[in-house]
Amino acid sequence: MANKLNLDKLDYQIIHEMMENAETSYADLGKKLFVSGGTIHVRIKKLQEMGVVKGSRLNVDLKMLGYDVIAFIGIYLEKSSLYDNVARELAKIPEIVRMNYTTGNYSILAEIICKDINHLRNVLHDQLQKIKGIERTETFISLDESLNRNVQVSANGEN
Amino acid sequence: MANKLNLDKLDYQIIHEMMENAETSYADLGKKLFVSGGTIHVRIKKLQEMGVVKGSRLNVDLKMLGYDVIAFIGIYLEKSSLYDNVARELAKIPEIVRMNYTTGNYSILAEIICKDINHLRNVLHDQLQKIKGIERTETFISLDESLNRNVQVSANGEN
DNA sequence: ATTGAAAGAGTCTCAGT
DNA sequence: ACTGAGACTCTTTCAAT
Repeated sequence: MANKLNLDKLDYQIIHEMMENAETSYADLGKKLFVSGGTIHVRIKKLQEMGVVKGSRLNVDLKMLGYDVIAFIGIYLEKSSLYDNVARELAKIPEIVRMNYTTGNYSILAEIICKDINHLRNVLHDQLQKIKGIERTETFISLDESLNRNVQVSANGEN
Repeated sequence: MANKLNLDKLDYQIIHEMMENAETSYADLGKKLFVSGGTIHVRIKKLQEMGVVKGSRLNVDLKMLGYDVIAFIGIYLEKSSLYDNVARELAKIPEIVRMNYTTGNYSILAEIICKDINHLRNVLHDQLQKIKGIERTETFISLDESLNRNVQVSANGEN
């Protein structure tokens, strides 16, 4: 996509600051970036209207909530034309949080978050295996998530 | 982890509501869940103090910002004992946003977000290849991200 | 486009239940 | 533990620059 949004350095700085911590007040962020709170407000509103900023998500400790298992599932399809259909069925499973149609080994690389290994096994066996069009799957269970962050948008826009 | 946090149904409901959209006001959320805004406030504060709620992140359209390429990298290590060291080096690359130590084929499954294919190639060639301990890598480029959401925390707590 | 101030809305605290 | 009201802070608007 052509990056012709005409964002300036301030826009990038705001995005950069709020991507990891969306709680900072406009006044404080303004102080940090040497503009008024009103300006921050105008910019964020502009970014929302443009669709660059789509909202914000609560960041929770899933382990504390009892979700102990993150796993990745490489999915082989019988025919790649079945992708849309399989994707639609996968999306119905609430434990599946992410799906990418990829080059390479697998047709689909999905991510799933479960309470425990039993829960994972149940979803794989009772739901995933029943979807038509999936040839086979490979599951990678995460033993340690050592990094999970947002991409660091560089604060040096073109303007 | 033993899920002995003594969260009740209301706590789970609040988490559930705010995980996809952290913008709802306490007053509105209270109306929806049939309690006062003050109660929502007390609960969220409690959840923050417990460490269940860790903050919130701005949700941006990376494609609009010129980040067109999401890829996953399966990494084979020469020896699994090199994990800590490799993980530390990988974390220094800002384009790497996620890293999991996994069972199965690869030792590490990483995610990388780049502006374009050239950018990806440069990071793989100039930075990843130079890390000691990596035997080889397999790259899966995402052609389509059909799903990216938070896990739906079930709002039926134990209490 | 940015500012600063005023109006409006939301958060936070607390006494009462 | 929840409520409602008051104090406070933040967002939002707007006239002036």
